Amino acid sequence: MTPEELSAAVKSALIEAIEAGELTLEIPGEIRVERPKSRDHGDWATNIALQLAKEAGMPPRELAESLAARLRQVDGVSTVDIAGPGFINITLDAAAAGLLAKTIVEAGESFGHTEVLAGHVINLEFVSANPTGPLHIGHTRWAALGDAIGRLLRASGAEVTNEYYINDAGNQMNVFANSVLSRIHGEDVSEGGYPGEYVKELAEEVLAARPEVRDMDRDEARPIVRELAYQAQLGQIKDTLDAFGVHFDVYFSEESLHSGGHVRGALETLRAQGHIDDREGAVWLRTTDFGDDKDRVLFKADGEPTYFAADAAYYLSKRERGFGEKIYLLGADHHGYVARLKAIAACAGDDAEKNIEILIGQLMSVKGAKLSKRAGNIIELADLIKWLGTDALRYTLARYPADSPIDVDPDLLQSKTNDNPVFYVQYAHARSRNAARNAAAAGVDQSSFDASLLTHETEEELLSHLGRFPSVVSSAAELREPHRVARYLESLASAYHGWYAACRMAPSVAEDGTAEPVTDLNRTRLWLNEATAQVLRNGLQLLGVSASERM
RNA sequence: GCCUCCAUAGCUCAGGGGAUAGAGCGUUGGUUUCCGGUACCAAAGGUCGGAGGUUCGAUUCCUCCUGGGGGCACCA
Repeated sequence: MTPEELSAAVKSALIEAIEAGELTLEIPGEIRVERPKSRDHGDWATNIALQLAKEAGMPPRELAESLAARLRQVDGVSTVDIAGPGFINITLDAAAAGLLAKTIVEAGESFGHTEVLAGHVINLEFVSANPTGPLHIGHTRWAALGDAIGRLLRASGAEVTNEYYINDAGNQMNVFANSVLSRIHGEDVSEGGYPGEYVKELAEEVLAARPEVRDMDRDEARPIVRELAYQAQLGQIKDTLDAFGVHFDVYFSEESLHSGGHVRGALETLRAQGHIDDREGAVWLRTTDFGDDKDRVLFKADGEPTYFAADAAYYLSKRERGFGEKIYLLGADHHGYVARLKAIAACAGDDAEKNIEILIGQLMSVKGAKLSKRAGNIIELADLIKWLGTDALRYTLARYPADSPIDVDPDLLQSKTNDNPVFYVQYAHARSRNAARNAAAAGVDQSSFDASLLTHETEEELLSHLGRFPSVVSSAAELREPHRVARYLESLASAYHGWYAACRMAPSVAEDGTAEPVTDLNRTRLWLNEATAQVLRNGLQLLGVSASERM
């Protein structure tokens, strides 16, 4: 029996009690059953009676008793107790609890997937690094978290587009092109340009493709150089993201907003909505109507659009493309943008609470990381991946909430002991594969399954952890908090190691070398082993971390 | 000045209004001659920064204070 089924049973009990006239109240949309902290409190517990006592106008314990009496009749429920102020503690039959192992193995990769976010069409924008240089440490955290959030949302039934906004417009691209041009001519990059060594590499790439640009007039060469260097740099960014296991469905060009007339179009749309002021020669969006601390300029007095104008046009584009929810993942250095982005949504006629969501992530650092001379004294993501590996990096970034600053310890990430969480979890999986190989060699197969045999304390513990997985995934998706999955995997790994230490899966071998016969207990435990491995794999997959057969 | 995030065990950190606040490390003491000891079990260790408030109940929600991180543009 899964917690979801139990939750449904509690709901039915509630409905029956209402129909029997024992109480009057509205049925809550969601009834949660949770795993109690103490095992003395049963397998699962719910505080529903405490929550509803006021509305029902009856003491919580009395309400709890009314529900408990019905729950005791449910198939698979062993005991139901009322505790403390009105908690309902439920213990399942060993067989009902153990059946979960089979359920998981049969569900395979889809175990943990739900439909809690079905119908949500989400645009998830993250990274969006400027295409004028390589990805660096500042992009790393959101690359890992954003990709994991996308996976969580999809696993929960949402339709998600991972999107990367390319800032390929504006003066910075000319500065970039000039820097490459300087390198093409063997000159130093002028003040304010891009000084990194990688610009030399880009210059070489450009020259290899179009040697003639060296001899062209610079004004003539600039657009060609700009385009080629831009394509080369964007290609490198995509390669790095690929190595990091991060996938984008759409790379959206800022330039296309300008050339396609969408920036001007956005102005007209917003003007029609009545939120535009013309003052001091400039065109302003009255964002203060919606909580921003000052109005924002869309078009400067010289007639040029601001970056903010493109932001507005981009938001409208997302809206027109049918995304009900637009999620932005921004670094803490961009938190000043929150109010104005929300104001754009409100000016466009959207609900700033529901249609736009802006997540702010704190910065990260890595102890002892070397600055890249190539990229101009920043720490490159590509270097971090080579140094620490995608798995260690992604897992570490995924295990902390985005709003806590982190300082990654490279020594820890490379250690192969308990204190390295990524190792601990991956080792649990590798150990399960090894155990399965040994079991197979000993003749243990999955030809029979008897859930009632899974009675050991550590088996009950392991099963209850396994049962939590779907709700961990769905709540992580709803809260946009992948770290819940990582923390869960650590507790699951711990329960697995505990079980492994206490319960043998392969038959024992006597002193004279003869093996005990294979029993149904051996076979059933193999199912449990496989179920755990499946959940570990599914969880790691959501974080973009691999699960290997051996370590 | 304004905005924002944070403050929980010696350290690094979890903790979506509920029961005795948890994990790893570190410390102390243990563990099955057999599936990987790269593991497991146990003990010690807390005024949840401070003060109010909401609530049957607050580490959790609200306000203020203290201490720390980050941020304020007709830049991109």
